[in-house]
Amino acid sequence: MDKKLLLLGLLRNGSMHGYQLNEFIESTLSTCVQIKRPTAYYVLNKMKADGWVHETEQQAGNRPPRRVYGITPAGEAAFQKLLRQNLAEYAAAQFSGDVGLAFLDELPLVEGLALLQTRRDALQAHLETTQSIPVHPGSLQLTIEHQIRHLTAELAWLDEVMTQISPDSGT
Amino acid sequence: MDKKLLLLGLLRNGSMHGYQLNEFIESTLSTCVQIKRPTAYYVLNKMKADGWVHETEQQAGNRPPRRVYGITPAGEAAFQKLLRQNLAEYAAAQFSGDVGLAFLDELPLVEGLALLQTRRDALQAHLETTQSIPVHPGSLQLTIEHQIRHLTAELAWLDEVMTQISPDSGT
DNA sequence: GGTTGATTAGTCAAATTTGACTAATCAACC
DNA sequence: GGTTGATTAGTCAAATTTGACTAATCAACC
Repeated sequence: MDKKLLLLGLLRNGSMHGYQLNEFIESTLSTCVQIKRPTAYYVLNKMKADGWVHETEQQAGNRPPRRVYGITPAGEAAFQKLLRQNLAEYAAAQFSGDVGLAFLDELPLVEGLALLQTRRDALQAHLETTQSIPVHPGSLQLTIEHQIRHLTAELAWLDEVMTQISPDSGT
Repeated sequence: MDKKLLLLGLLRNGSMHGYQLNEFIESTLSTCVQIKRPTAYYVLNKMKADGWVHETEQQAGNRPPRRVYGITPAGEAAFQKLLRQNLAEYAAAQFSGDVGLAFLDELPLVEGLALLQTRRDALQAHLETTQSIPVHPGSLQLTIEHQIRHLTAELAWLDEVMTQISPDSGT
């Protein structure tokens, strides 16, 4: 559902062709939603079938024709509904990294610590990348600040875990 | 991949039949991974085909036969590899709730705030549920503490957002 | 001893998602 | 004017995931 909301929201700013949509998502929004190219096309076709968007072919030279998508009144209504639904509910995030953590005690402590250090480095790099994203207009910026908050908290927590399980305290 | 790791990790504690696995996941681990019943059977069959688990039919009365799954040496090797991989990498969590947030400014402020208040309530309820989970043995407890940490941070952040956008300061 | 609702143990078709192509154009160098 | 690599714009088959069943047993009440 959130993929539909995202695509509709983007199309409200003006019609776009599939490639543009995907570029924008990959560059600007990969922080909050995972949506690969073929999935975007799939969802767009779905919404076309439901009358939420309309499609116009545009021939530019001899290239494969572009499909330009625009939002319909029914699509606008759907956007309004999905937006309210999304804002009102809390969807718990999944931490796939926790699966490994759950079995941390199956590994020698020193090895576990070394692996977590690698994870920590990746996390920190990701945080720094996110921090360097330029300020976006409007409430889009909220999502970036959310990410930064979250990543900072994750880093602090991971450090704590590593300290807790470290066999130090008296070297 | 994390689903395989999870199932293999559970089977290392002893063979189980499909239903048991699913019960355990739904009751204890729904906090960290989403894995529905049919998916679990799908993955188990996949791993059986790869020789990571073996399956024994067990007839109990006239019921549908139970498939009891056990881990094989190849499965144990895969577990070791997947565990190290999982621990060493950082997989960013997806916040589908951020999609709505990105379009918050398309709504009248008062309505947006009311919707976020509903979200806040759901979040708080979820936090309280998580806090009341009894202590689990070993490093499984880490994942629960992680959840609590995360949810607490989410709540604080949401409160901040709501305060920031509130049209108060001088009523 | 018949009915009802819970529990056990899955299956199936349909929906969704993805990695790995395809295919045309264009720039720019050789 | 031929080749190479980037860019544009998708498609396709295969993998994965899910909601909605099915189907047998069991407890326990009537």
